[in-house]
Amino acid sequence: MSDEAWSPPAVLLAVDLVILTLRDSRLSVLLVERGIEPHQGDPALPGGFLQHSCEDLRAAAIRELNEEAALDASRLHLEQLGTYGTPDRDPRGRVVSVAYLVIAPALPEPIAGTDAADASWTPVEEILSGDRRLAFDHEEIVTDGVERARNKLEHSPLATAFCDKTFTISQLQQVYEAVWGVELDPRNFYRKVQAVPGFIVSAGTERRSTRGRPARLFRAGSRTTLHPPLVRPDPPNPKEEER
Amino acid sequence: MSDEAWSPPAVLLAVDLVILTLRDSRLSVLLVERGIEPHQGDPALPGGFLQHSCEDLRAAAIRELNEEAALDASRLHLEQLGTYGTPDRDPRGRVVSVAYLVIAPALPEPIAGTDAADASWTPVEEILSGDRRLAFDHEEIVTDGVERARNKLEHSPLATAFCDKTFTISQLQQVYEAVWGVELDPRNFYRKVQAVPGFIVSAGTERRSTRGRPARLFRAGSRTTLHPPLVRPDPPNPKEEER
DNA sequence: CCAAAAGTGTTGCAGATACACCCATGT
DNA sequence: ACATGGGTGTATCTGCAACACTTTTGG
Repeated sequence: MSDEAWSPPAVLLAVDLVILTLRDSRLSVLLVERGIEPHQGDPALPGGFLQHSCEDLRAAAIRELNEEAALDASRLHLEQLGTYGTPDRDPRGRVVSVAYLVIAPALPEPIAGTDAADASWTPVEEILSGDRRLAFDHEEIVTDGVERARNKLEHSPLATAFCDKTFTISQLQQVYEAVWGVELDPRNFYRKVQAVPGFIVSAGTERRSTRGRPARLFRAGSRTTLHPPLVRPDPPNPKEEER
Repeated sequence: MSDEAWSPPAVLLAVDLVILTLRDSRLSVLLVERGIEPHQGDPALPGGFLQHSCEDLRAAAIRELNEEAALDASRLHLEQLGTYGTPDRDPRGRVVSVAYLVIAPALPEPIAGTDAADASWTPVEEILSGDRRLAFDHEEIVTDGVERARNKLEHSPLATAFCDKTFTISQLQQVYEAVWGVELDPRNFYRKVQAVPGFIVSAGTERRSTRGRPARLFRAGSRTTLHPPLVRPDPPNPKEEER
């Protein structure tokens, strides 16, 4: 089982980014058009290889965020999503990819920027439904990222990462509605989020002008876990099963 | 930013295992004593390098499970936990490690087996409290694994992976009590788990003999998510915080 | 004044806790 | 008989969904 002189095989390590945001009330992910083979011309997640052999994984994710999406990592939520290493996932050879999940507030327009003038926001629904195919195993990675985001809304203040530094409660509600794909009662939502200590904190007495009564502004609080959680309503039919 | 002839750096890829089980009502993790430098003689997680450059990650985890722990992967719960790639985590050079979480039912004794006659179960409390130091960043990996297990008990049937193929409800309760470190009311627990469709299904009318009334036996059901969830009681003081 | 959005009060129901109680077996 | 653990019934508590209602703004 163990040879005398054996040395472990090396692999190429890549970092891919699932960058989620809200664009006109729809959960969207940033895609870039691949400029080179393989999968040239296909939409794919932003990402790339480790730059040098001692680059930290998270640092590499932050670097790609700047290069490919022209986004500033400080201010954004960034967490490791998972590692994808099926042997045949890249035709060039053995490439193992560490995926990161990034949550960004709504931004002006695509992204005037650097490497990726071809970057574009795509509603995740198009990908989850299979209408739009991505390069490599990136569809699976997006699916996992969306799933992670949906679950974390319940137990963490992740939703605030979709908002600007200050936000109204109804803006926060729109995040939950878009990510979960449900409708919520604004009156109950209003009290529910305020009942969670440390979730949101009042941000002065400022007001923004729309039609109707002006709303109070809030900032994200310091809490990292939500007690009690914001429970997601059962969507369809949780029928009785085997016992 | 992009050189003409540049090729991405290769790294060494390892797989580490956090194998959790219950031993006399305590949540425990399998550790092996390192036989070689670095950290020779220190306790560490079972694991090792990818064997050949096209070995699948999950397959490598299963192989290590056999070699180092003499455990049969079919029958055990195994899921990816996370990837640890701090540049200086291994003094031999750049090693990135993909950690897997394994849940095993209580087993006879340490592990008569192969490579690892020196394998031993250690209560996780000794590690979380900092009393026992592990090689590399393995303390962090164990912490993350325990955290993952604690959270998944609420929303998935993970607890059944700690039990034998058939089990009584009070055995299942002991899993929750040991992993969460709380006490639960057996009568309410009894009905709560039965109220979740597809969580556990009755396994014949068999009975096991102890003192007291014999209990019914159950098997794990087909459900992968629990509706409603088994909520963990608040442990300490969720005091009011900033608003 | 009216429409629209923010914010408050109240009620009824569902699920959970706490605990009294009954059941089946070993010694 | 009685100790021990399995299992059931039920009163009470609590949180939440539902929705009527008030407040504050723009047009």
